[in-house]
Amino acid sequence: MNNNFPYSKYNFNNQDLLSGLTTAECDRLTANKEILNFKAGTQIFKEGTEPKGIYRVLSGKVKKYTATNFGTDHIFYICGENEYLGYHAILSEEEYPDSATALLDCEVAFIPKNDFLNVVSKSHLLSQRLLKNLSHEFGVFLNATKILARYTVRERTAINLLILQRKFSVKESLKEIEINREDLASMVGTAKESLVRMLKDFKEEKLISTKGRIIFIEDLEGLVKASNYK
Amino acid sequence: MNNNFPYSKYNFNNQDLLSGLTTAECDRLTANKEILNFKAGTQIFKEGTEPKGIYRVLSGKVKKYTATNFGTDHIFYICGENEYLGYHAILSEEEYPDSATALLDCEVAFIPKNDFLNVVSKSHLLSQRLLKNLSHEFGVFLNATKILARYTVRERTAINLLILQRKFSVKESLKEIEINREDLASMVGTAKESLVRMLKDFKEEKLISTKGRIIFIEDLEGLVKASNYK
DNA sequence: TTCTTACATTGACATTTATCAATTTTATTT
DNA sequence: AAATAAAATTGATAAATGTCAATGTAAGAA
Repeated sequence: MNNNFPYSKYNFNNQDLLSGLTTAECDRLTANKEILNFKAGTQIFKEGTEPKGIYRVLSGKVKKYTATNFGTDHIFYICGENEYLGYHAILSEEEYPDSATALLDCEVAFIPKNDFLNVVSKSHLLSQRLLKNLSHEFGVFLNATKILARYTVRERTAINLLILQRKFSVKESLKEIEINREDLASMVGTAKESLVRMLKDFKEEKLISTKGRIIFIEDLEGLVKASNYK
Repeated sequence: MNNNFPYSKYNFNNQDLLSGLTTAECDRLTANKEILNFKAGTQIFKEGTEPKGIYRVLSGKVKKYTATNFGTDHIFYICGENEYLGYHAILSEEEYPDSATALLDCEVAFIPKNDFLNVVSKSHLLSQRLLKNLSHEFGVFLNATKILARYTVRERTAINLLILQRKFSVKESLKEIEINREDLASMVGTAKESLVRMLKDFKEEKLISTKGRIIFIEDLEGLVKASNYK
């Protein structure tokens, strides 16, 4: 399970943003907290709308994506358990720059905007932690843009399989990924058919196998090699 | 000069990060400030090294980029006057995730790490402003990844010319860009020869003209159309 | 289960983009 | 200005990727 692929370069939240706050701060944060459930495929928030609060994923997976004006999406991140959604738009005082949709059934905690902003403005710990996290995200995005700008579809496919393997391995079987081909293609930044052909190549090279839409990672090191990461 | 291209989606610093501080805060920030000069082509800091402080561009242009392990760079941003460099790595407590090199001769103000961190930790205004700015940058990067993932070389070339036109228009002639083809290709995320061919197409379509390496924007609206932005 | 629908896969082909090797142009040095 | 070096451009071609249409397969509904 260990290998030399730098997962931290692909993860937004390495630490729990809201942990370690004082009881009073926690109380203020959670005073109006709501637990929400989203079925797979349901949109949580939509690009271009006004943010109402932040969300913490309690269980399930959420895809974050932006839409082009010509009908294709780009999925730039999959959020797993204990990751947060929607804080950027609130802090930047702008509309949501992206959309979020449940990839699997989700349980999510919702904290209204004002409760969040209130604690941010009063908690030194929280604002420092947000600064640290947002600055870390800068590096994650840099890495993402470099990969999109300079790596081939084959390399990007391998990279995304490695990321997903790690994302899905937390609570489930270590080596299986369930994602539809359209979404995976949208992460890689390619056409669905090109993605399917790349998976076929990887199958022939014994790097993966599939059963239905489920992808099994068979050779982690082989995928790392295919990703051209050093 | 006005058109409907959304430049703010491409700009990291929309406001001056350090303006409006109290005199005491300013004094503490600038206590050990140094003014540095970098000749075009000189590296200011290097990916993977430890950050020593932050930089403010007083004049000139700086390119920010990351390197792949196979020898190509990706230039993800050009910094102009009054923009800041290097604060991400300091706030994230990580190594520089990117490199910075003077694109034109530059004058730069350097503020040592500890002076910056000191004021950040004590100034509510500054930390709030940083939070706002870093969150805005999230949207800028989202836009960048979407464009790299989903737009063609032609579209990306048009987009980058529009960005550069705006970047270079602040103090200089409104419509000319001076950048070498390798760097422009690196921004677009394509090969130098492909970039040159795209410029040739744009010349034939009267969207631009060139004289030596200088590119003149002849038809801003035509470029917006070519960028496929809506 | 059977039907129905959505999704995954394949094939054929077009288009886009990259690569390598000249050649021409521009910038720099003497 | 002439010589030299660096950068830009072009041509020929290969390789990668996208598109459209068809077919196969799996999952959910009746």
